Amino acid sequence: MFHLNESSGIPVYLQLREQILHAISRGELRPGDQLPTVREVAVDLSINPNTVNRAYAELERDGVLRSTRGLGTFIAEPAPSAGHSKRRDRLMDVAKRALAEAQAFGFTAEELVNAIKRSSSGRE
Amino acid sequence: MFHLNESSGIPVYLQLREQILHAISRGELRPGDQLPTVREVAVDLSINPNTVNRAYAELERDGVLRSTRGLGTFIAEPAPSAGHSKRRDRLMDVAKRALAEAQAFGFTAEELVNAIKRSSSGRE
DNA sequence: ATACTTGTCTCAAAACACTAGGACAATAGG
DNA sequence: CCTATTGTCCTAGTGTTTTGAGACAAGTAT
Repeated sequence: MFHLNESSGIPVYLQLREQILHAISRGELRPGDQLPTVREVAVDLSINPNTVNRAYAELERDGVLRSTRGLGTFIAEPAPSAGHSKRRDRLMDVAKRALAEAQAFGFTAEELVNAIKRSSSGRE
Repeated sequence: MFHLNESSGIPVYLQLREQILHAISRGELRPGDQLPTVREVAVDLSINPNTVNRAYAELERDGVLRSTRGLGTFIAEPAPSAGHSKRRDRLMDVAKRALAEAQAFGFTAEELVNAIKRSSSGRE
């Protein structure tokens, strides 16, 4: 279910978080689906349960997952855009920072947008 | 000139960097303008000159500022776009970083692009 | 040239982030 | 009620990042 990139330098709990979010965004994980147990993942990847828990806990704080003791962790129902305002704020923050940086170099917002589109479509 | 948010947890040198970039992007700082001295800022904010220097030095490495000893630190001229591929690389770098950050939160490239467009058109 | 202003460097301490080990607590299911 | 399963908390060790203290170097202006 999960795979780790040891040499990337990216913290393990972030790698797990990202893989869950990506799986959701491409439809492989849907609301109600159960995720592997904290311990299962820990044994499987030879890491500490705490590390898995950190990934799960952060996503629960963001409203993406829902954990209950004795039962497991599941994909949460997508909140009707109410609880997602925090995520939205973070996106705006990323956008504003990137825009400020690009404009400081003399680029326009449109040029930045084009660069992002180019990045995301594989080529560079 | 600068103001610090103590409780944000964001490193001081990053806060300074952000404020400079934003001031440039909204036209409050223009090429040739002088920034307050490393020591002035340090005394004013009761922080170490090294912290200010780190913000200035990183921006100089990125070509945003230009420092000369005995004189001060100034906003650099935006590099001429004529064939300068370094400048283009800078833009791609900003784009890639922003995209990676947004995707780590589960957003798509298109959502990021929309957020940037919203930011640039004043409203938010 | 000399004094002064400015950025820069070196070294170390403090603060923080990440992961691990082990124990605890709540829930489910029989 | 009892047990197994699950998430959660507390503590600490390790490495990295951030900041601090002070000295140094280069350039400006008198």
